[in-house]
Amino acid sequence: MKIYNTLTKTKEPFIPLITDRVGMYVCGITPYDSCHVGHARCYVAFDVIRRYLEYSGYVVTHIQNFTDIDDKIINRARERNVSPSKLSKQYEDEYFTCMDSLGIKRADEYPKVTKHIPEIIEFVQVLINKGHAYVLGGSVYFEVSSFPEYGKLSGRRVEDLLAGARVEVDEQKRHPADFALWKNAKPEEPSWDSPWGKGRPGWHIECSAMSQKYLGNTFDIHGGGQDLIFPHHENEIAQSEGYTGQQFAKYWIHNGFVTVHKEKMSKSLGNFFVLKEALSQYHPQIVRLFLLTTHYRSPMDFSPDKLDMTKASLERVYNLTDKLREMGCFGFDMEESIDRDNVMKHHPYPEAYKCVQVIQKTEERFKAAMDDDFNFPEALAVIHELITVTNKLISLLDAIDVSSVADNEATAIVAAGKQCLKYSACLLTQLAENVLGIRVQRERLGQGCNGQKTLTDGLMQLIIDLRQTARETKNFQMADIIRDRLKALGVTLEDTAEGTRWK
RNA sequence: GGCGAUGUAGCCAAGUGGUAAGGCAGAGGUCUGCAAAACCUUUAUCCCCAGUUCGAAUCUGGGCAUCGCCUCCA
Repeated sequence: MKIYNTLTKTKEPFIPLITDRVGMYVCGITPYDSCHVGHARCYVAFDVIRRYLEYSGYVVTHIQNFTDIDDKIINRARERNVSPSKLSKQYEDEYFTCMDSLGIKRADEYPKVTKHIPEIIEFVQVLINKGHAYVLGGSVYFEVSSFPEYGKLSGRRVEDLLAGARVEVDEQKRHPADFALWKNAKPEEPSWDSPWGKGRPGWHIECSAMSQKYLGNTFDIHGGGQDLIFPHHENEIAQSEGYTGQQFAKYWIHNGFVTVHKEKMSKSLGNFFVLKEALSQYHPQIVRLFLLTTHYRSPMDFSPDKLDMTKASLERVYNLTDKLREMGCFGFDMEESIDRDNVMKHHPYPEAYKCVQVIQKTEERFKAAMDDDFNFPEALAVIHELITVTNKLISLLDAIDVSSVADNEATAIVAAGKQCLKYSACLLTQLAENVLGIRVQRERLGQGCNGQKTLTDGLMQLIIDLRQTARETKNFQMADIIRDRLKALGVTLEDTAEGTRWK
């Protein structure tokens, strides 16, 4: 398995610190507002990465933080006249609602800043003791010049940062690039006691302190959006490596942005799609699949018509799994599809044997794609080819009934073919569903989360209209049958002067 | 100003030295009472220019275009 490492800007063989175990820290959200589609991309991407690592035999420890105290939360809470903790809780809940619907597996821990103040204070104190930080007016700053490797992740030099002239120039700091580890409390702000007075953690310190607590000084994978490379992750490295003197994360994985009309989706540009709204219009499975159609490091442009294309391709999956389910092909283990190769070799249709060969290579090709820096689109292509060839095999097996093969031979061949179809079903379940997280059994894709209700309403209206037609043509027998059958299903019809209603 | 990314068919998107995966859309055909699904056939020489090479979308140099980070941001 190879992973593109932002730190080295190359694809590197993945070698975990401990055989068969992977520690992965993914930067979570600051819960002060609703998630947008960009968040979904990030967490879907790392969900698939996590699933693939598990599929590959690793035991993964996945940690993802909530930065639940910060300027943005304080300000927003003040605007709404609620407590910061209540505000952050609201958006944490919303986060889980959205991500659960997308089929994202829960991380092992979701540590919060406010629950780790002692660890953070200790971390800051060590940095001061080691000469990496200094106290200034109740705040504590990291001294960038004390960490010569500063800039190694983002490829920046401190001198260049100054040339940009966009670094906030704090009159007090020793150097403009120094950043806050601990912020002196302003009046009426949430604060905690510390050796430097009342205050709260700076932005980057929580990830250093909490990743260390849950994953140790050095761990395998640290991930997040590309916009976190600088300054967030750069600063994390400075803090953590300044503290431990050891390498922080071995592999840095960063996902690309979601754009709208080619521009980054962001709060400040106001061009973002709120995730929960996107999910109410498009089924979460469509959104999830869409997010996998582009390599995780490339930018991807979001637009409704692209989701429509994705929806069509997902229907294609269901069209096949409908057939496989009707044929009783699901629910078997890989091992049960034995001997298909031998029998199919003598299939009277050589085309069928070719199908089998393609099916047999699916898993290997899927792995090759995913092993190459998690190439989601390539892996999806493999799945689509599996679907095509499985459909083809079904067609060929259908045709065998009318062939001139001897009965007993035809039976054996059809049985072998069926084994192949079971194998296809296994592959779809294991690869598409378990690894990519695309559920392969048909779901109503109609109208996002509201689809079920809308469909039911529509169907009921259709039945009522048909029954009304029967009543108008005096076909009361049919009308009564409809009413009785619905009653048996727990649906009651009421004919009123205003029309028929159901409950 | 510094650093970086991208430019492949109508649309989306893989491929990073040997003559272009896959999906969506389109066209023709098979099947079908009709439709749908499925199957078959079909739709590109890879932004431009120069160079390296037997051979480049794939490497080098130069353009053009778009975008990102350097300020909160997945």
